[in-house]
Amino acid sequence: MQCVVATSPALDTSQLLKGVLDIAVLAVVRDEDGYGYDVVRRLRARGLSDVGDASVYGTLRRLYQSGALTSYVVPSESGPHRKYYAINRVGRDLLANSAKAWREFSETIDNVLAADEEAA
Amino acid sequence: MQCVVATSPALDTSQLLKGVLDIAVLAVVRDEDGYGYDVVRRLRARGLSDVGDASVYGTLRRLYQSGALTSYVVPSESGPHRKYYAINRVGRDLLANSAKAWREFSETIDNVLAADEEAA
DNA sequence: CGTGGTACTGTGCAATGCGTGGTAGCCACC
DNA sequence: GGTGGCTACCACGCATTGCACAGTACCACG
Repeated sequence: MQCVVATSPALDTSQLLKGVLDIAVLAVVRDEDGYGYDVVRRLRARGLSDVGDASVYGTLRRLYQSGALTSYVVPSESGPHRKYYAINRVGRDLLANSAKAWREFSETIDNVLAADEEAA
Repeated sequence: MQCVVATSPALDTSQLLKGVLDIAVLAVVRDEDGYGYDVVRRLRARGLSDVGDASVYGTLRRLYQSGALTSYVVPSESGPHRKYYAINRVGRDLLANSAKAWREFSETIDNVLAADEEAA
């Protein structure tokens, strides 16, 4: 019988994040220095509600290793230490370029979808 | 001294495509039945200028296997045979849902970036 | 017969988000 | 004191997916 409910297979929002998480993290950190746990919260608050914490930590490390972020540790009196990340020139440039690329890309996709709807 | 030229490291447009290529292919095929080689051309014509052909063929096969596309082969008098793909109900639904998800997602990202610029 | 364009396929790689589980400090509550 | 919960970070392994590359095949033109 198997009347599988899934007419609309939950589409992988996670795949859409690929390559964009970097930009989002950079943007959030540019606002204000932030530590991992908090960056996750900020991203979620801004709409990326189901971003995984491991993804963010990984991204922060990657950005740090690529020289886009600097880092310093602040011991907290009420809890574990916090590893803050701050954006620097490289990160700012990267963000600017990435944001531009993102806009061009998303416009392109919008066009592809729009062209479709016209013809539909 | 190392004044490395790469202030703007070519950012991975390919990563941005992740998960979106499906939508784009669906949209293009929805316009009109198409075979791989031609879908590639159409996508490139619409702005996805550097999409790899292997990616498109792979996507078509994936969509076909997931039941979103049907397929029929048309022998060509002038050249190799052509494997046409056509969208069906499942594909249409998938496209509709995916397009919606895309719009929401891209808005979210735009917001994240915009919030950044405000605060900058 | 070689070159070039068309058309499709298979293999292996690399990037990246995510789930899971682990470590650790602090606090409140029973 | 033990338990649970919140904060905070990290490492491991997996799955997805776009891509480069190589290979096959067909045709036309010179």
